[in-house]
Amino acid sequence: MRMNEGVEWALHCCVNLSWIGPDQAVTAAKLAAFYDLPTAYLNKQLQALARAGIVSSSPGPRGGFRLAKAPARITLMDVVAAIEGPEDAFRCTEIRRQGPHAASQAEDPSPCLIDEAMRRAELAWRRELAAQTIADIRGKVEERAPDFPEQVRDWYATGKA
Amino acid sequence: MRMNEGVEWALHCCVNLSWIGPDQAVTAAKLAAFYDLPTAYLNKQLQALARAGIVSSSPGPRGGFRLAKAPARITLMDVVAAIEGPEDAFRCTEIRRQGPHAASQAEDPSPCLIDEAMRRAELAWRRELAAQTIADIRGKVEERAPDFPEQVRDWYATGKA
DNA sequence: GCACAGATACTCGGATAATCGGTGTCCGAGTTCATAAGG
DNA sequence: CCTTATGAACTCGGACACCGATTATCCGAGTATCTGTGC
Repeated sequence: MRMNEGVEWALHCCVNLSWIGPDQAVTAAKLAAFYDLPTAYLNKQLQALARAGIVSSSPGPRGGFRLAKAPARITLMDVVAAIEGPEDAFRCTEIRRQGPHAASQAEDPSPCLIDEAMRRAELAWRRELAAQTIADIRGKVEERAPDFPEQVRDWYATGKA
Repeated sequence: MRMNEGVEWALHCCVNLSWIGPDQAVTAAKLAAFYDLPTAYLNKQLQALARAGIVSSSPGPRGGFRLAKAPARITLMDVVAAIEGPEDAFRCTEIRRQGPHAASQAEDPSPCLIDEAMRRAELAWRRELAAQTIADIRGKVEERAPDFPEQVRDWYATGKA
């Protein structure tokens, strides 16, 4: 079980976009260059964020991506769901209904208890993700490195470190 | 992000093995036939369980698999870790150390805050999995269908539903 | 000087290949049991 | 009749193909800007 690498990229990009602010758009190429990522592939992930309403995209010159909501309203769960899709990691295939006992179990309406247990665990995971926002991450970074946001803004504006 | 299908198989097999008891071994072929699963591939999953010390395996005639520990001492976390491996789903690749800012971040010993947040969520998931045992599942099934364990034992003994 | 039409350059967006892990399968090493010979 | 050596059948165990999803890439549709012309 491995999570898409795009999730990590998307989260970092969201934090960076929160420093840029919603007034100007940043191109996928710039966002990719910041971390030496493949531009076209990062673009694909940003499209997923746009479809989920996390960022908004503008075409043409001066176009690019910007946050579509306040950072405090974007949870990690939102970003993960946007990239990974809404489906659970564990998917019950109802094997209890297969094999020699299919007949005796076919009409049983009660849910698979193993599925229930796994869902309970994933729910806890989702809860924890939903409790953390992009603003939280940003705040903690600023606590540790107060002048980092300014450096980021400068780099995106001038292209020079 | 999709979990191995083998996890579902392994959990169901562990519950079944808990009904059989540790006195007799069950072959991978029998366990597979119970749910119409591919025998050789299920065998692969059972090997993983054996390496993790969850089941013990015996070769030769009258050989097979049996639970190596009391069902109350086998958590869902144990089974998931045995099949999926011990690594986290989210793996921080430290992209903050790449690109133009590599130099300024190279010596920063503080952990990646995004990685921390994701780990916190996975920890909650692990906690929930570790809180449920095979014995718990078995107990709930027996509550709902008191004569199901007997049916299972009979099928494994005679091969007839 | 100002408005406007055209061309241009730049951006996202979805459609298209390459690569890796998960899925599925196979045959060999090792062990147990049954058998038969010998004492 | 009991012991022992032999053979055979059965099991797990790891090594070998196959497939789908993730990763990576490319070119086209659309738009804001810039330029040049006419008034």
